[in-house]
Parts: sequence; C-alpha cells; structure tokens
Amino acid sequence: MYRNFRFDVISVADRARCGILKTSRGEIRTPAFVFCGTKASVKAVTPQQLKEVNTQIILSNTYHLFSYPGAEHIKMLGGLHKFMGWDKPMFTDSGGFQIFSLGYGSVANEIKGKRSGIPKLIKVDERGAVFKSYWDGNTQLLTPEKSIKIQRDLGADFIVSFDECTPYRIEKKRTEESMERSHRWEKRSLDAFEQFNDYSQALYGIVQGGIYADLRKRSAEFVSDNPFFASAIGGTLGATKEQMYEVIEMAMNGLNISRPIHLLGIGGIVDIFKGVALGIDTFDCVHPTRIARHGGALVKSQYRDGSSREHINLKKSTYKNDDSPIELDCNCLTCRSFSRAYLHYLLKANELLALQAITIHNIKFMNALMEEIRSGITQNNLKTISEKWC
RNA sequence: GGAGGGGUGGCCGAGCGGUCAAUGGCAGCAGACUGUAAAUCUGCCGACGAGAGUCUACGAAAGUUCAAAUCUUUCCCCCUCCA
Repeated sequence: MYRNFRFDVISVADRARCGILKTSRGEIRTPAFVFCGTKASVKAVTPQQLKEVNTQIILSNTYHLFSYPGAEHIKMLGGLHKFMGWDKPMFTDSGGFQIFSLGYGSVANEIKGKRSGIPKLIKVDERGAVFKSYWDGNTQLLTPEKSIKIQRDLGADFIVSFDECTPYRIEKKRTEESMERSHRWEKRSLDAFEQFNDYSQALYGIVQGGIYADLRKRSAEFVSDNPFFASAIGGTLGATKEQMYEVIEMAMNGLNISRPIHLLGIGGIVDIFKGVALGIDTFDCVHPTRIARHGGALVKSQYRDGSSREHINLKKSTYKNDDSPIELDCNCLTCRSFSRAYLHYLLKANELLALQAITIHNIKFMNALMEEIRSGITQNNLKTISEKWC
C-alpha cells in the first residue's frame, strides 16, 4: 500500500530516535522540521533559498488551495510540486485545522479566551465542515472524501486524514464526540485514499482526544489499528507547556512506534526537544516563519537579550547600533551579510528584504537545530545539545 | 496694496464655549503569535505620580465668561487669489 515509502529508525537514545523517511522525491532525516507554505509558498522565500539552508520538506494546505486557485487548476498545471517549483518531499494538511482556526482564531487567543475576526467556519456536521472561502466568501463544504481528492490533485507526498481539530475550551463529552467523529472521518479518508491509491502518496492518521489521557490513548490506538502510513498528533495540546508535554505522552502511549510520528503545529525550541525526547519524528509549525515577518529572529541561548523568549525582536531600538549578525556562529546568508542594525533599519523602513532575510535565518536555524538534535541522538548527548539551544 | 483661508500634542489632522490632556492616522515604546484568514493583532503614548491626583498645554499677548483649543482685540507667522 505504501511501497514507495519507508521509515527506518537508525538510532535510538531512550525514547528519542533518529530515522530516515524515504520517498520517491528523496529522503528525510528525522527528527525533522516541516516548514509551512500554506498557500503554496513559504512566505518571503524561494524554493532555492529553502534548499540553500538545508530544508528537507515543506507543507501546504488543502483549505487554502481549494479556496484559491483550486486543486484541479493546480493538477492541470502539473501538480503542486511543479506549480510552486519545489521538487523535494512535501506535505499537505487536510483542512481539519481550519475547523479550529477559522472557528476560534489563534491558539493563543483561544486559550486566553479572546475571539478575534469574523468567523469563517459556518458549521460542522457528520458530512464535513462548511467554510466561507477566505478568497471570495463563497461557502464551501469540505468532507473527508473531498479533502483526500484535493490532496490527491495537489499531489504532495504525505497527505493527512481530514479530522476535526478541537479547541481547548470544551468539555470532555464534546471532545469525545468530536474525537469519535474524527475517527469516522479518518476511516472515510482512508477509504477514499485506498480507492485511488497509486502509491505516490502516503496517508497520515491523526490522534485527537484533547487533554484527556483515556481519549488520547483510545485515539492513538485507533490510528495505530488502521492502515495509515504514519501518525500525527493533533487537536488541542492544552493551555500550558507542561500540559502539552503530558498530552504528547498520553498519545504516545497508544501509538505504533514503528511508524513515523508527527506532532502537528509545534515549533518552539524547548518544545521540540521535549517532543523528540518523547519519540516525535517530525514537527511542523508556522512559528519560525511567522515571527520572522514580525522581526523575530531565533537565537540560541547565548545570543538572547535576557528575556525568556527563544528569539530576539529586531524591531527594538536596542539593535539600532548593533553591528553584529543575528548569531555570530550562524553561516546563513543573512548572518554572513547583514548586521542586526541593518535588519533593524530594514524593519523600521518597511523594506521587504527584512522579512526575507530574517525568514532565511530562522529556517536555517531550525534546520541546524534539527541536525544537531539528530547527531545528539546518534551520539547520545542530547542533553548537552539542548543546553546550547534552549 | 486689496480679498480670503490658516496656525492644535514628534509629524499629519479632527474639534469650534463646558462631557477636552484634546477623535483619527503616522511615527515611537512594549507585548502577543505554535497542522498561517491577517508582512497581523493588542496595549501604552504631555510632564510628575504606584494611584487618586496635580501641573503645563491648542502661534503670542490681553480680554469676555462661572467656564475658552473654541468668542473678542492687537501682534507675529504661513498659504491662495486679485492688483
């Protein structure tokens, strides 16, 4: 069923593991970070630049590309890889997360109880989810079958079952009902997938169950018991970091560890170390690229400005006269060429180059981090590595 | 020389007797962002004070009024049109 895909664990340190995820478009060394290029573009950078900083894999989104320009359009133009000029492995997400993000807003706002913007999620029922297109306001129904069809048309290597991503602020009963529905949707995703499987894609199942140990375990077992190529942990991961690590552990308890395991939507440095230690193989997150566009440059602990954050904000006037690069020991194009002072100026002057330059650094940063994590697992010194990065 | 229109907080610009330390916008400062609706959002932004509050403010000066950024007079400066 997945004969063109393979996952081999090559090194293990406690529960952390190093592996190779093989696809017909190349191998991915894990643990790996997947960069979000939601609308068929990793914002502000070119595929060439992504490769220059050792990017292995990126992710696009069903909902967005379905709204515009349409999956069939992209299929007609040769598929998503060709369309966006990326020939390495790629993911597409199913649109399930948009049931949350378009219904509730950002993760932070939802946890803090703040709602923002006009809801673009109209309703969710057994068939699927009815959205308002972000592009033209049309209502559109996304079902598991449709999500798989779209993802098939887009042609990413790894595709994801359609699920309902639940928010944090709902009670257990609703989380359970939603989880059960996600399971039914995932079954339907699998059926739709198997019906047209041409071995060019591998399907992920998603673990739901909110913050409840028994639900997470049940959901993980559901995913493991079904013929998905790999597993992903989704849904709310709780309100605090501590809770997040607990939730990951709950899910891990029921997962088949011979398959690759992806943690959806997580990209903090500490979070990645914690995730890796629990056995996560891949992560995806908008954070590195999004904060870059807001002037946030990821830095190792020695380069921080004293705050507990994992990045420095180059918009701050502190950096106006700072002639050093973002990180002295970084060899990305940005750190080789530009000072913090120049980046500060570019941000203040509203020059697009700032967004690109910082994005390049952050991508390089994440890729270098993952590389060191991999060697940390192989050489069994993950703890030392983590002290340097956290 | 004649006619008219203006001068408001770092900048632009509302307000045209009290509810004005003064709407907005920009800039500035701080914060947020975790399967990207948003290169976005939130807060602060005269001085002193933790705060209640106090003081100084709407070109300058003098007035009218219980009360003036708002009304009157004079002065200074800017812009437009006609000579």
